[in-house]
Amino acid sequence: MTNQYIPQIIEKRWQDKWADTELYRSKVDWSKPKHYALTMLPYPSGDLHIGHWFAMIPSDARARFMRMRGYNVLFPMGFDAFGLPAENAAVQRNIHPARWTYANIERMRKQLRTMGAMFDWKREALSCDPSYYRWTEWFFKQLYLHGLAYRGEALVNWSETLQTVLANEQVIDGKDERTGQPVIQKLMTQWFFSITKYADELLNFDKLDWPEPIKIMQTNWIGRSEGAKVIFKTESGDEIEVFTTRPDTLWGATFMALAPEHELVEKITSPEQQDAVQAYIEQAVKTTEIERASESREKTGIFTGAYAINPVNGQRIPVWIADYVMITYGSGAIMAVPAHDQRDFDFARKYGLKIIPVIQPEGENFDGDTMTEAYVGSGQMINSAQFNGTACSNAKGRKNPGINAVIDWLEERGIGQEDINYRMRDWLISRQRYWGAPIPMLHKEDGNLEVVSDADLPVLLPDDVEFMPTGQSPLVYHKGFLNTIASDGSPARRETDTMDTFMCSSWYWFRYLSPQYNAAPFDPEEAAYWLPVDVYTGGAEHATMHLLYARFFNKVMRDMGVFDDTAAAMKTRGRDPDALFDEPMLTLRNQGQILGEETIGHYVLASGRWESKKLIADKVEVIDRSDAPKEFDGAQGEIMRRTENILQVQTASDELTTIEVTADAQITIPTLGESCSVTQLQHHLEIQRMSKSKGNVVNPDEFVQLYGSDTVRTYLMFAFDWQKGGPWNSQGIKGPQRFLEDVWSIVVDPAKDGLAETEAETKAARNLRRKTHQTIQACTDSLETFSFNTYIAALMAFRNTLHSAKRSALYGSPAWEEAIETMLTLLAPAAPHISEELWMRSGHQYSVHQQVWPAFDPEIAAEDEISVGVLVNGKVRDRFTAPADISQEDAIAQAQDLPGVKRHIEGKRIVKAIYVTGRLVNLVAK
RNA sequence: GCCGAAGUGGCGGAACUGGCAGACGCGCACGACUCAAACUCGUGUGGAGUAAUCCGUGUGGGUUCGACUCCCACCUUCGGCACCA
Repeated sequence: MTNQYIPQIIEKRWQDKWADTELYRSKVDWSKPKHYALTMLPYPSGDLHIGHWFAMIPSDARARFMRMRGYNVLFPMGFDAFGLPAENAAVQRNIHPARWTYANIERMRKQLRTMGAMFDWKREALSCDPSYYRWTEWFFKQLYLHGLAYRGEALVNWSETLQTVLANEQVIDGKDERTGQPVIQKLMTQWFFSITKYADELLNFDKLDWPEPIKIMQTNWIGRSEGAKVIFKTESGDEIEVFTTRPDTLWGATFMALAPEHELVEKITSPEQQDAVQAYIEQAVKTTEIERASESREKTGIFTGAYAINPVNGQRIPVWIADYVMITYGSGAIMAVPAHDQRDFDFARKYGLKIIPVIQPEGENFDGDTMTEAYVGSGQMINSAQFNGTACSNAKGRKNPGINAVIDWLEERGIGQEDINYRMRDWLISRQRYWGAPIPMLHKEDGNLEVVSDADLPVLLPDDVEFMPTGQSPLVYHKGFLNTIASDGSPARRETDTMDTFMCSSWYWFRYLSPQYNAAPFDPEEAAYWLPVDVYTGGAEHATMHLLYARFFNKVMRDMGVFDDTAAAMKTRGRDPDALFDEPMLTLRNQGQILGEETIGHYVLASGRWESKKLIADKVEVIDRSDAPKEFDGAQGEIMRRTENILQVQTASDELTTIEVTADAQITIPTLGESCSVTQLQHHLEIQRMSKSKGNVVNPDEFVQLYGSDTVRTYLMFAFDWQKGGPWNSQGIKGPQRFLEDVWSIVVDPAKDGLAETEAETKAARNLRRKTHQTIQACTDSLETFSFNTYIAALMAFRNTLHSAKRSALYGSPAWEEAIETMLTLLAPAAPHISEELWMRSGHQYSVHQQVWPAFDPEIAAEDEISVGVLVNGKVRDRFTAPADISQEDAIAQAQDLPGVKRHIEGKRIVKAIYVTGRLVNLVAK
């Protein structure tokens, strides 16, 4: 057994031992409290990158910490394996999506194992496996049978050229990124889930320990607004329903505006306006929703030629089409009140439409012709017939007296009624793609729909498919898949849409409970013990969609009775199931993103001939920046960008100079020698998200090979604020590397000149014990609050203490032994391999991971001497040490006696003296 | 554009509930070891100044005995915006 720390040897050995002894198998054990720790499952994109480690390692460390604190911990892993990239690979490289996906999963599994995480691989779940998507389909069916799945219309990115739907990420500047062909917004019939039915319940976060920003974002995403719906009739009798949050301003409605996609547009447009409207719609469909919703963008519209009657006063008002009205919100039509809505105001001014103020504060005298902006404040109703004089506050809905009165009146007259609208839309789950879970529906010849029977689930994706370069889903062409028969024997066509992958990831933590279970999505016996998820970790980029869908799904499952067996099983075990199925994950914490490393470009001296402002260089030399000559005949500076043989170099004057390197130029890079190629020149890389195309992806495997998994783990926890993330820096890893090597040598190497100390309570031993307990406290607090960097920092500081203690008489004393044992148990969650190895080497029983997290004693941790800073008028002037229990009077008296303080209070009067216990004295002198 | 967040030494970051800004580390400098380099060890390290001292947590204001922390306005960067996952 070597005394050298060689992570490459010990890590593999312990990983095997843990697997052999099933150290991380999580089994139901009702005698212990459970802890379900979940981290977002990865998409199998090909290689694990450092971002996956950053997400998973701290979660693993915390799961280990919980385990040491006596919990029976479940920490599973799987793959969210359906999705677009597999299909892109199929089109571009002619690989079947399944083959591509499973190969990636295999590779990533191996990489994941090198983490040394406590994943229980027996619980792995793959969303693209038929045994999994059988239940995804089953869930669809349940939602359908419970009236929560329906067909409706939604806008899609449509490529006329390819006759196919494009994902948002495939559309750049309104064009297909591959072909450059224009993309339009087209309405298409698709499947939806009625998430809006759960909107109000989703607004309730009472049971959740989730980050405040996430709750706010979800609340805003749902966007509940209270108001009224009112029916306007066109002169030809067509009804246009509008939703308004301001029924109190109905008398100020001077025009109506329909979304370009509104179904009435075609019908009500007058013959004279037909061509103009047609042309307008054609250009409007090219605009994305974000652009249309932008308030800074100039609003556009066109008159339909039709008029509607304002039901409250019989006024004849024009009906327009405007692109700031969204078909996806409300009814896709608005009543426009330019005097009191800025968007309507801008529109009215642009097109010369009437503006009638109907709310006016005390002391104002609004005139629609001269108003410069919409008035959105409180006031009294004017120009509103019998409502004139009614007060309108800033309150929303019924709480506003004006709105309240008007709604009552509308309801009495049957013109409108109170209504609530949500910004959130129903969940569109249809995807016109192959690589997703099939929607188990049949279209019968008579036009009716039929849901596939349970016995026929899952509807399998056919393997023998070919990807046409058109981009169309191959399911559409696959006769064997497409043609089937309905239950009555009549011919039927299968639904060719597949499901949104968010559907797969809306229930995966249930599948982890029993991935082989066949009778239901999950085994109620497992669920009764493990549910709900206690801690969920993942990126904040999932704030609204995934996390909202997950909550919705959980509530739907509850209401459909999917948890009934689980609740029954809980009861037989004496666990009260009440309210346990309202939310899927009780605690949520988000980590940030690891960005690419900033790299500095080569500093070059280039010489050749100038062509106006461009240098044609036949000689390029890379030099050290500090060796840069003051004057140089040519160009010098850092390479900021390089495209082929064109360099953009930042010169001393901070300008970019273009250098064209000739084909036969002599290029010298000191580390690589002479005659280098232009492609070996390194250019400056800014801090950006990692992506293959930018060439800034950090591969963790390299670092694991070089430093070992424990070092990479420790570094990732130490070097970043976990919630924030930040740019990767490969330099900083030296700190954690030295730290682990120090811990190793502290434990393994004999002390050079330490004396064995047996005497129990010398002052030095007391100090070491104090530090030991302070470290326990710091580590415990940090891990509880997900502050992984301060957890490691506390261990490093403890290392420093042990380092000097080792050279003192403390070495070998009981206090020393306690300290070492504590160090190894505290380190175990962060660096599981080295702590296991050292645990064994210091004569303990396998395994360190089955030890109890050390308890800290506040009395041992307490300082008996404190250092008090003394401030005069808020500025530090001196300090003194005192017993920790010094009284306020004594502290203030001592403070005034200090030489550094006297200097500053001389000739002044102390008007106030503040003592902050154990910290500082502030003297206010005048 | 809208919603959410962040901004602290050369760099990553720390700072309990408003209480001594810069813990812990990287880097750097000097010294020891070495023929030498690397490693390792020791010391120092926010900036300016010989010093007293002054300045300093994105910018500008405010509240307070005291502000990285609270309030107002602004700037920059990042995440999300419904078919990337």
